[in-house]
Amino acid sequence: MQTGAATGTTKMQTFNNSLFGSFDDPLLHARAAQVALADIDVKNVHQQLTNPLMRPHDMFSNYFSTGIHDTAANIYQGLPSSSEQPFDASVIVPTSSDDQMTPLQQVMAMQSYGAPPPFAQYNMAHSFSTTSISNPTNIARYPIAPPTSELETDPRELERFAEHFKQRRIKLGVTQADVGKALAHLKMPGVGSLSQSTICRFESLTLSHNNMVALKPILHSWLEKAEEAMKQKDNIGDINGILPNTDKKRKRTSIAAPEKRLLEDYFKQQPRPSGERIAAIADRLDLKKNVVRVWFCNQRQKQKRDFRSQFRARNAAAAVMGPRVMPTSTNSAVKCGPFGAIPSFYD
DNA sequence: ATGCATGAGCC
DNA sequence: GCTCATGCATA
Repeated sequence: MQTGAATGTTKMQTFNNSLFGSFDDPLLHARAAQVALADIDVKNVHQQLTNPLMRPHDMFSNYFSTGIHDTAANIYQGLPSSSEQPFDASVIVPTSSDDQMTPLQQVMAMQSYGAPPPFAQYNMAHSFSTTSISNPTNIARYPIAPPTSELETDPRELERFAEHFKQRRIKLGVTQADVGKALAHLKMPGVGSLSQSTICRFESLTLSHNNMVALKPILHSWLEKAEEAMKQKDNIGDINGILPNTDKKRKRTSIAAPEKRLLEDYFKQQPRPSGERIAAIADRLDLKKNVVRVWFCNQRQKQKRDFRSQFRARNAAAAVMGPRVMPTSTNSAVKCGPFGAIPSFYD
């Protein structure tokens, strides 16, 4: 499936370098973010993140609850615009590994800058207008996710943006991997690099809702810069050295089809097996217990995405067929919220 | 694009 | 040991 665009150097690399390397020193940002994290009330932040309303059990069903979007992740909203910074489209290679914190954790280290501007038509010139940071009293208010505008968390909006983002990225000739690395060069506090996987999942809407909401402003910001850089693309920067890859690679377990089928059967019977049951299954399938445990974890994560996927498909179909009638009794997904059917859901 | 893995925070 | 965000490795 490797589309060739996913990793490594491509013919676009040289051009890409001019696009990506120009934002700032990622190491400095990582540092700053860490310091910021140390300074904040982590407990409170986490309470936001783990608000019972949006906790585990199911982001899907919880999605419809009110207020669940006021999570720490949402403080991405209204980030200061990076576009006002002089844009040096000269060089630098996307460096990686400057993250001690995950992006989401980094988000938690960020401050709120007040309500975000609307996201009209993806006019890149407006996304994070400086007006969003013009209120100094809002800075450093923490923890607080400003009441998020519905626009920012609207699944349909996220869906639209993801599609828009993907199309523009491709138009720009930029790979998912490069976008991920470039993020570290953005002038966004607490924002580090992301992997190709994550960019891919964002575009394909296979992240959780909260994750989508958190990442959207960041990717939007990058896109804004990339578009800008594209306009003044004359200086194709230098080629950066390829660093020797001396790290030992992680080995990935591969579960054979027969075993996988059995695991799926077990999963249908009991998606949350006890430790004992896991051990028994592991024993029977001749797999390590931990492998089985992780498989179930991942399967549950996957299932949530699949639920949303089905939900969306159903509503998409319903949309084509015109005004929907009352959901049938079998159409359970449609019934899971105060809003009834929402004709859209990412993933 | 996706399967398996890791680590943080929580219970 | 769970969820969730995220990454590495690979089909």
